[in-house]
Amino acid sequence: MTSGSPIAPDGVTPPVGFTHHDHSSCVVDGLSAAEARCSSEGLRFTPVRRKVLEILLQEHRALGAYVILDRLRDEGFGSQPPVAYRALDFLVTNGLAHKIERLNAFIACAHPHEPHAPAFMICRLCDAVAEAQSSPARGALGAAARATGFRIERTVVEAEGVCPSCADKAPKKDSA
Amino acid sequence: MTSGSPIAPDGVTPPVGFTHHDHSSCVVDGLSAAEARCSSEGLRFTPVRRKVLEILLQEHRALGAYVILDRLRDEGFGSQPPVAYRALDFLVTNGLAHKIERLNAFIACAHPHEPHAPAFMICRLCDAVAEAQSSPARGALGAAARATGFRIERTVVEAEGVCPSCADKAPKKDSA
DNA sequence: GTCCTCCATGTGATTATATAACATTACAAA
DNA sequence: TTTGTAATGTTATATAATCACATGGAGGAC
Repeated sequence: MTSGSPIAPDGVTPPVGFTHHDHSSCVVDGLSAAEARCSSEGLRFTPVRRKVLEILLQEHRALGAYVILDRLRDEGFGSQPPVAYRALDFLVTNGLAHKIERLNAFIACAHPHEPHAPAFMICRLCDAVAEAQSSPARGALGAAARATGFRIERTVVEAEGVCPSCADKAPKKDSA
Repeated sequence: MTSGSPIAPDGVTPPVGFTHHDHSSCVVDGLSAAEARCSSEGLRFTPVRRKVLEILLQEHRALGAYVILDRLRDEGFGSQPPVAYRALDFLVTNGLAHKIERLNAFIACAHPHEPHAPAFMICRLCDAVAEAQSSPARGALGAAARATGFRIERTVVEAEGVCPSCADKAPKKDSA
């Protein structure tokens, strides 16, 4: 129960998603953050949009548009693809959700409070996805961009691998 | 006239793709590098696979599987999707091509000589794509991975923006 | 050389992902 | 209330990717 964020030695806060946490607060907090943001920016946080965000917040995995669509239908919303895609587009455009390009799927934003360049860690065994921050302008990519004169507007940073809990369950080498 | 690679002040070599260069050698060199690699590793560099790589090498843009498929048909190869997807899978698996997740499209590898973690810069105006190196383990993502115990196996790093030549043509602010 | 096996290719059908186009409804400003 | 705009709903279609199975060709075993 919210036993808390183990801060790593180097001071980096580990992202939620792979670690145990009070999950019900993810949904509640996520929805109220979204409500606040929309209200403060004059955006319309309509029932479909709210429901889609709620669906996404319910798990720390990326969901395909058609899975979301199924759940929308179950809730009495329209059942055609554009219904889901439009709501997702709203959420992504306004930073409340992200698309995981590698999976063609969507996930609620873990840091809806401010603009940021997200990076994702995707577990190929359990499909969990955790969001971290990236600083693409620093590092090799930024250097290459400056060298060529390329102006970066948006970045996709996704790492695929094995999350700690799956690594424990199915150790690849002689276990820890 | 291959006037050459302007080396940036900080010593970073700008990636090919946005800069003028002897393009015919891209195709020739790419094909012979692939031939060498396949031969040395006992892989079968069959006609379809060779043709697909040639198609990709012909431009510094990412091509969708169905565009490739059209060109294959024109050359007398099979015309059903699996023909293209299987050849692409071979090329990607063996590091001779990459998939650009953001575009659901494919591009020839610019550094087929050794294993590497590629990063891409995608111009949203002219669709040119340049390949650079990334070092995802360093930087914020690597730190987050270490903090959580996530084991990174593969990374997708793609930057979307405006390439230098398009920035010149359509200056966004008061020009340079 | 013959046979055999494996891998690659070819093909038809299907599934998954995403958008176009247009009608209808809800909202808010004048 | 009128009117403009944005959101939703629905039909149809475009684009991307895979499944399942038949055919063919290169090499090795004998």
